[in-house]
Amino acid sequence: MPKRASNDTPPAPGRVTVRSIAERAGVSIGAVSSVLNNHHEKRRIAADTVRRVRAAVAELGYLPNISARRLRGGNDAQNTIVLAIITSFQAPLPVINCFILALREAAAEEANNPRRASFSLVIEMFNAGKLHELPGLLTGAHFNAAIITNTTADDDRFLQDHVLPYPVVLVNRTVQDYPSVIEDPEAGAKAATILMQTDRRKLGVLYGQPLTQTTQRRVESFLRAARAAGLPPAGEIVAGGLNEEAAREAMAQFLARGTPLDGLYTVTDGLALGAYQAIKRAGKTIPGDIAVVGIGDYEISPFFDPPLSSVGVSHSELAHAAARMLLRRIGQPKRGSVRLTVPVVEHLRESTTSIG
Amino acid sequence: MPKRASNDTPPAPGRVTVRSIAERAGVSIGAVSSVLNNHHEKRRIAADTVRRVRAAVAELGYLPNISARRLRGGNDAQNTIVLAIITSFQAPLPVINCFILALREAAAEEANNPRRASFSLVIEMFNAGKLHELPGLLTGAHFNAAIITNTTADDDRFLQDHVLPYPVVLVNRTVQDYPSVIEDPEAGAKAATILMQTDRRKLGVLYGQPLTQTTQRRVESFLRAARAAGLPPAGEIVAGGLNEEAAREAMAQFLARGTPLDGLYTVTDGLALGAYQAIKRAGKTIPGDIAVVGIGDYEISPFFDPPLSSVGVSHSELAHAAARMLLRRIGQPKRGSVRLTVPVVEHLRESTTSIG
DNA sequence: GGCCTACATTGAAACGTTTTAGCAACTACC
DNA sequence: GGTAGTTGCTAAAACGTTTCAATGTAGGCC
Repeated sequence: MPKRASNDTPPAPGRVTVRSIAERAGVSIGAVSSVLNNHHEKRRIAADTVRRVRAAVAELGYLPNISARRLRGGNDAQNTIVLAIITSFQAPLPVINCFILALREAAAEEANNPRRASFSLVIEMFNAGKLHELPGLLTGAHFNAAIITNTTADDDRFLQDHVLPYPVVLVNRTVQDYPSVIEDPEAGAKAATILMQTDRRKLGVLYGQPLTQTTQRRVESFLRAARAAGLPPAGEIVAGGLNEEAAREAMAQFLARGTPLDGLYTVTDGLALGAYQAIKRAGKTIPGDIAVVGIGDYEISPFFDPPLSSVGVSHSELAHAAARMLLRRIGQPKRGSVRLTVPVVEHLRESTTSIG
Repeated sequence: MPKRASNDTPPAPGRVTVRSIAERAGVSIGAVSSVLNNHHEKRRIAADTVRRVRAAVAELGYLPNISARRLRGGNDAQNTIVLAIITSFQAPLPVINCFILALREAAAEEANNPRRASFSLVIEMFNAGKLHELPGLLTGAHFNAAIITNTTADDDRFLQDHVLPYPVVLVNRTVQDYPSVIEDPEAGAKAATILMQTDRRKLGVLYGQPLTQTTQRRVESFLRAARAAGLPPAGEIVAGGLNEEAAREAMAQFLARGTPLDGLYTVTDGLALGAYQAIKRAGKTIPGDIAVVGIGDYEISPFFDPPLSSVGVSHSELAHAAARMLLRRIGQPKRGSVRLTVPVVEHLRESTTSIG
């Protein structure tokens, strides 16, 4: 038997704890804790002991267990509600900082309440379609409440088949029995209206693969509205991705084909930006030849050239609505599944000026 | 004595716990736990008891203590390292999702290591200048390691005066004894060089208030380089804020004054976008009349019209460097304070094409 | 030698959970 | 009427900390 595995290292399984340090340094765990928290002077720990403990800490590579600390800690630390934002690695990230801000702000307001509680915000990410692999999702061991967004159809199915033991709000997804906040599904129809009001009749819609629930709704309601108005079927321009470059390519190819087009709707502002470049390089003008309507998900769309008209909902408004809804549901008896629709606002800018 | 404060509610202080539910429902805490975790069938809890427990939970508004759950939980939950991203409420948010992604990705790689540990990512926010009020900052009760960014001078002073009991990496800030990742301070000088190479001699720099350590360095090294090249003093154009609109206004006023200008450097891409609009509305062309160089912090700057040249560092590269540095320092004996400079890359695009 | 004080340390309790072993009461069977 | 099995629950241990009261040791003073 190797002498290393002698009596003082019984299981030596996983993590280095206060106990391992205490054994290594030959002191009690109380003393170790005092040193770790720099209370050694107040608690009158001998200088030499402090040195030995510090040495053991360094050798063993100690990392405190945060859960244990918080559990033990004062009322402040203990009375903590953990909120989670759950999103996929593959999602367009810019969205989630809206949620961070919204939740943090909502939590800050809430913190003034009589029953004082502090909030902790964690970000969990999963691989698209693998939501079910997220640790703590089913047990509720990791958070008290969550905002879930950017799920795929597989993930939605998983959610439908399971009931999560804590309040959840979905964003831009609807799944039976889950409360959710979604943008007005008629955004696409409003875009069609705007284009038709400036006498555009040869419409097109530009979207990227893969379609999410939201972008699909945007496309469908646009096509439906155009059809209902008796226009010829709108062209569908499909980009290979969701980024500007893919949009530029798809748009360039479409224009090269010579299909007539005088009104374009793009289901994200990023796509609009790519389309702008393709349109200008093809020698056409906006809005002279082609009017363009985006979605308003880039805050800077008023600074496009020309400024981009948009129908849509701001990320931050969605996020604030979701945050408020989530906080309201915490600790409440389970109210039914709410579905909140955030209305679409129109911003008419130069990209849809009338031809005349 | 009011009968309400009888023997079965000793302190009734703060949070509702398993114990309060047990008392209310007249069962043991073990039974309550079984019901809470839906193990009541396996554990053979009577249907009526389940009902009573559920009722008590609903009435009292129970919220589980996550720390306690994780502490108790299996090795998976227990062997968790908590990483924090600490930023101010007032900061430009888009930056931090780079950090989120970087840390999550770095953590995912790390998770394949022999000594398996899982990572949890929390976002902490403070009011600019009030970093010291952040709970857990000094005690280390909330996280095992942190990336700190967007601090003010006050915050930096606070950091300097205290030693945090866990690994920390600062981003685009330097404070004595703290490891940090910063962008190459010569970014401004490179911008000046680019402008001079296209024969621009009447230079200007556009920046917004308030200046951070980083933006200040960008301005200073630009001014220094222009002076060193023997050019007339570069104009300083100061916007009232960091957003596009403020930049547009400041730029419009500057142009209206008629001060000659043929090369502009903006310390963020957002400012460049605002400047673009002002320049075009003043009837001048880019790059014909004025060449523009930005910083490359908007991913979409290649889609500006004309595409924006930039010197600078991508947020995501900074973030990845910081994340790697932080993870390397976890559990290591304290190595000295490292300072990593992320080099600047030049992207020459149409906004700085030569006049000829 | 007895008593007081100062110093250095230990042991135990507590934080809120979950899980496991086990107890008590009842039913069923021979 | 004993034994075995089932049902429904409780008590206790454990997770890793921190804190607090208590304990022991040494030195100084009478």
